[in-house]
Amino acid sequence: MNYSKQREIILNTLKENVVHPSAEYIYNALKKDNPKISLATVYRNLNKLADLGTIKKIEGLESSDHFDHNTHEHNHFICIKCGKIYDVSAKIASNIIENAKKEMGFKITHYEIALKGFCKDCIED
Amino acid sequence: MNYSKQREIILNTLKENVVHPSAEYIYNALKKDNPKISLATVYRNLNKLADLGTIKKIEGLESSDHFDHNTHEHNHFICIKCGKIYDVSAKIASNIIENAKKEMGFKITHYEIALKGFCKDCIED
DNA sequence: ACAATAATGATAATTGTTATTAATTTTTAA
DNA sequence: TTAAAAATTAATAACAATTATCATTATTGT
Repeated sequence: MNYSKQREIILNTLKENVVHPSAEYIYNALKKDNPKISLATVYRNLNKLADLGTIKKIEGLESSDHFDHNTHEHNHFICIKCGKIYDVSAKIASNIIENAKKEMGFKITHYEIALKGFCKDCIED
Repeated sequence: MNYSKQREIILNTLKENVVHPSAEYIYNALKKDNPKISLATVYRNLNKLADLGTIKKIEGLESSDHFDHNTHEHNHFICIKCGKIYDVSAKIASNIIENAKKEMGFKITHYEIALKGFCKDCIED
């Protein structure tokens, strides 16, 4: 990967930010001093830096929402190969909310846990 | 909320499905017997049923991805009022992967935990 | 049965993101 | 250093998932 001034600026902007900005946010923050920068460049470099492990991408489950008729508390496992979503019992994370409440002063109403990896069907391949 | 045949069909299709389908998937499954149904109706009703708590919407963090220069293992708290994302130490879920491995035969490579609720700034309001 | 209300179907609009491409930068290496 | 080769950019088109619009149709209470 070659050097680029834009990538450096993008990374600095990300580091100077206390929040966890979106690509759009970074783009807007950058535009003031670098009016010529392109939104696509911001996306491209953030994704590249995330692939390298220099930064971390906080993403959702998948590109689209999914629906579940099981409304009991439980979690999900998503196969990164075939995309199938499996149920995982809530037990695996039974005390998450208590732990989190202890650590921070926030009022936690719910949470989402998504485990990712290879499901039984896809491990063998 | 008034009764609607479409909503009933949509809910049944969801229940008969072992997977956690997307709106698109349900739409396609329905179209065979109900060629006149609209994709918007599927979205509308799934969201409505999720609001009522009849079904559950499995969603990502937010509509857009966010980036984090902190690459250490940690989790996130998202304020459902102001939208800010906070870091939460990885300790709160220290044995999730071990528990999940015990329960299922899957190969877990990573996971995402998103706690949601009201942050300190928004609790008071 | 009928007026009032709610839901639908069709499609346009929106949003977040990625792909394309011609132009510009950066690197290589003579 | 400088010119060819390779990588990156800016601008924008394309795309996919979702929501909004609105005229038509279905449901409800009287």
